[in-house]
This record gives sequence, C-alpha cells and structure tokens, in this order.
Amino acid sequence: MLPKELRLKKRSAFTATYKTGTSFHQDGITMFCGRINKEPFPTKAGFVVSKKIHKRAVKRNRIKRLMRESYRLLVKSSGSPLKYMSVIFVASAKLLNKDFKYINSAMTKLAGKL
RNA sequence: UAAAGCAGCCGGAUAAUCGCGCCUUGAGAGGCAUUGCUUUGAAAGGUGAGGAAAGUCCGUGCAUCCAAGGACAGACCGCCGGAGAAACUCCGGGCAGCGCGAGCUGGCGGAAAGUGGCACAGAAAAUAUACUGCUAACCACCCUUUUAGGGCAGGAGCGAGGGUGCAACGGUGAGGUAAGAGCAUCACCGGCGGUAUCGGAAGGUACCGGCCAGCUAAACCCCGGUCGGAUGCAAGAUUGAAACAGGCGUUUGAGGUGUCCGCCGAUGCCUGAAAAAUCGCUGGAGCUUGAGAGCAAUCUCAAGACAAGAUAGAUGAUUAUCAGGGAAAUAUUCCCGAACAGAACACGGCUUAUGAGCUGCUUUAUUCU
RNA sequence: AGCGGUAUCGUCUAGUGGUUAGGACGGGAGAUUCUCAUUCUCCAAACAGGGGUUCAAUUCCCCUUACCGCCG
Repeated sequence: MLPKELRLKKRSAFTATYKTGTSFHQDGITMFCGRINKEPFPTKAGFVVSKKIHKRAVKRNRIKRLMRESYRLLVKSSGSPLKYMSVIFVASAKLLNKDFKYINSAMTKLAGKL
C-alpha cells in the first residue's frame, strides 16, 4: 500500500486524467497519464480493476494488490516519478491468475515511460 | 473387515525483510497567544476478514418521511405443543412417503359452502344411465297345446360386463337372483360418522352404525391467524463562503397518502444547497468458561475478556522451515503446500459454494470366538 | 453496500396450464428468367439451468446462472 500523498483519490482527478488521453499499454495493463507536472510534486497513482474482469472480489483485489506492490517497490528503488500529475493503471482480463513476476515486469516496462 | 447413517471439529503454523489502515503514548516543528489552545507528526507499543464476510431469500433493531380515525382491499402464514424480539426460524411429538436398518424427507387447514378446469382416448370425466348391454320371474303379444311348454326385449326390472384413461360413483371372495346389485346378506380391507378409552393437543386403540363423498386450492375461493405504510446508513444529524433551492399565511380544478370517506396539495412573505469534514460506526437480543433447569430448542445465574471500522476503500509482497497430501522408492528424493472465498450500520436465520482430514455414537452384511 | 427487473429460433418478438410453440427479418433448396433482382412454394432453426405442485409446466412455486436498470 502506498502512503496517502502518492494515492489518487478524488473522482474529479480520475475523470481529468482519463480526459487528457495519453495512454500506453503493456501485457494487459493500460496506463493513463494526466497533465504534465509544472511543479515538482510527486505523481499520484490510481489502480482500477473493473467488475467486468471477474465477478469475485478476491480475484480483483489480488490483481490490484500486485499492481500496487509492484509500483511501491519501483518508487522505493528509483524515487517517485515527477513527470505527470497523475497516472492510472487499468487491468484487463489477461492478468487473471498471473503471478507477481509477470505483473512486475509489465509495470517496470511501463514505468520506463514516466 | 466392508458399506452406510447421524452429530461435531478444523478452515494452517513459525520466522525474516520491505509496506498499509485504525487506536494509544507522543520526540520535534509551526500558528495563535502567553504558559494555555490548536495544526502537523518521527518513533514505539497494540491490533487488523469469514464459516460462509457471498446470494439478498426471510425477519428484527436503528433512521427519516407520511399517517396517527373508520370501512374495504391487500400481503403473508396454515398438523399439535414448546422456544424465540421476530421469521419461508429452531426443538419435541403426530401423520404420510422412502429405506432391510440406523435414519431421512414433507409449502401437512377445507374439495360434505360455491364457481371453474380435467386435453387425447372413452358409452360416460361428475345431476351417471342418454349409448352398448344383461334378464322371459311379472304384464302385453304370438305359436303349440292343455292347466303347462316354447318364442318375443314392447312394457318392466338391472346396474354386473363395455379393453379407454392420471382418474370410472368403494376393493376381493362367498351367498343370493329371472338377471343382478353393499344387497336392512356375510368375512377381510379402505373411507366416513358416533361412543368409550389413552394423551396436555395433534392423534392412537377398541367397539358400533348406516352404506360411500373422483382429482385439482404452488385455480378463484372459504375458514382460522398475523400485519400502520413507504424508504433504506448512498437512512439520517451537525458544520459549512458565493449564482440556486427549502419553511409560514389565503383557495379548491388537477396530484399524493394501496382504494373510498377524511387529510396533505396550488398562490403571496422569510431562511438555506452540491463538493468537503465530523457524527451515525461498533460494547452487542454479542463472545468464552463453569454451574443449574429442561428429552431438546432454549433459559437462568456467576466469573472473565473485548482487540477491524476503511471511504478510489487497509489486512499485502518476497523468502525459508514445519504440520499435512501425492508420486517414485526405501533410511531418502521430487512435487504441491491448497478449496470456496474479502468486512462497508448491526444482529438472528435460510439458501448456495467449499480442500485435506479428524473425533464420537449408531445400523446392516460377512468372518472368527 | 442497498433496492428492483428481464431471459422464447441467428436477430426482433407473439403465446400463458393440454398448441405441430405462431409471425417478421435473415439462412438454405426449388420454380419463374438468357442471367440477376422482384415474386411464389417448401425446408431447417428456440422456451437459460435444476428441483417441486399437477394426470400434464414455456406458463404456477422455489433455488441457481447470466444480463440490465435505479440510488452519489
């Protein structure tokens, strides 16, 4: 789990990030990026796993937690990215029953764009 | 030994590193200000998903609004007794069905108040005798003949047979008769009613009676019982700056309260939204242990502990060892290390999903003593 | 989290205790034409799954599954 200041929380912030439109895709994870950051605040991150992916909450939570843990380790090793104001990671059905290593490699590739 | 039945338990453990939510203590820093208030908060300690948290199928509490009156409608329940706040809940008993048995299952009032339905087949599907059919005892008729014999189904009698169908107006056997029939005949069985008796009741048992009443109420309905209604914690309360919405006086066309009577609604004057924060929010019809009452559900008493409370939503990631399981195989090696599944106001049930096992009691079969 | 609704041929739908489950579009075959279109004839194709009530269930009742909606 991330500390509070690195989490994207408000609904308005989510819709604003989606509107900006820059997005990247890698191995079942889609990354939406918000506006370019003008001040050196750390990027806020949000994680989305839709109900369409799986009906059961346990499996959705598992994907979400793995993505979050991977992002946390990246922040810990290389510092918080500063380029964008916000970033959202959206999972697809491809990630069902995948382990930490698979998701971590995908997240690392995406983080290279930050 | 094998196969079953019932009741119950468990829902992994330990350690290391890196993290998150909440609570307590709170170094330090900032602001107001003058030794108090407030904001932020390093670090430490504590604590952090379930037996179903699920489905939302029932029932409660809690909250707001409407109404607080009457009648009707409506919804739900339905063998008896008990438990429970209540329940499409639980326990015990009865009855019916299933099973060799231990046991299991049951939405289990009324079809003799009324209405409706019962396709196809069948004579007929509910007022049975319209059809087919049986009968020459009786009346009528005919023939032979003489005190009777024969014919004839017109009258009359009969409800037995009619292959159908889920179902045919009690069943089987005997007696009886012209032919027959529950036929004021008989035996056994089924159903109905009465009496006696056992039981707290549902109901059981015995005897007697007349002689029969199809199925369907998860069709309408009847009987008995219960129920203020609506909305649901995104209920709702408080704080909160500006565009825009709510509260108080006058009148009856449309609208609302399940419907009707009855009651609120439309027009003029005064105060406040959304986002956000705090509360609601977890100490409870609760949990554990022991004693007592009861066949049991459950209740009573005593002691003890309380430790999720998030809000884009924490309870995680990686690694090692062990319990445990599987395979090879024999002093070891390899693999797995789970299944169903994640709190969102709380509780009582029901239903559905679920891995590897363990414990106790009981039944049946086989073998041995 | 809470509260509702729907499910019928490939698609859109009708039916509501006894039906050969009807229709339209689409598909296939044939006829008409020199060929195609149009038109005509014929054919195939469905009651979401499981259990119960009933003589009989797409229909009535219960459970499950899938989909959709409301509420900020």
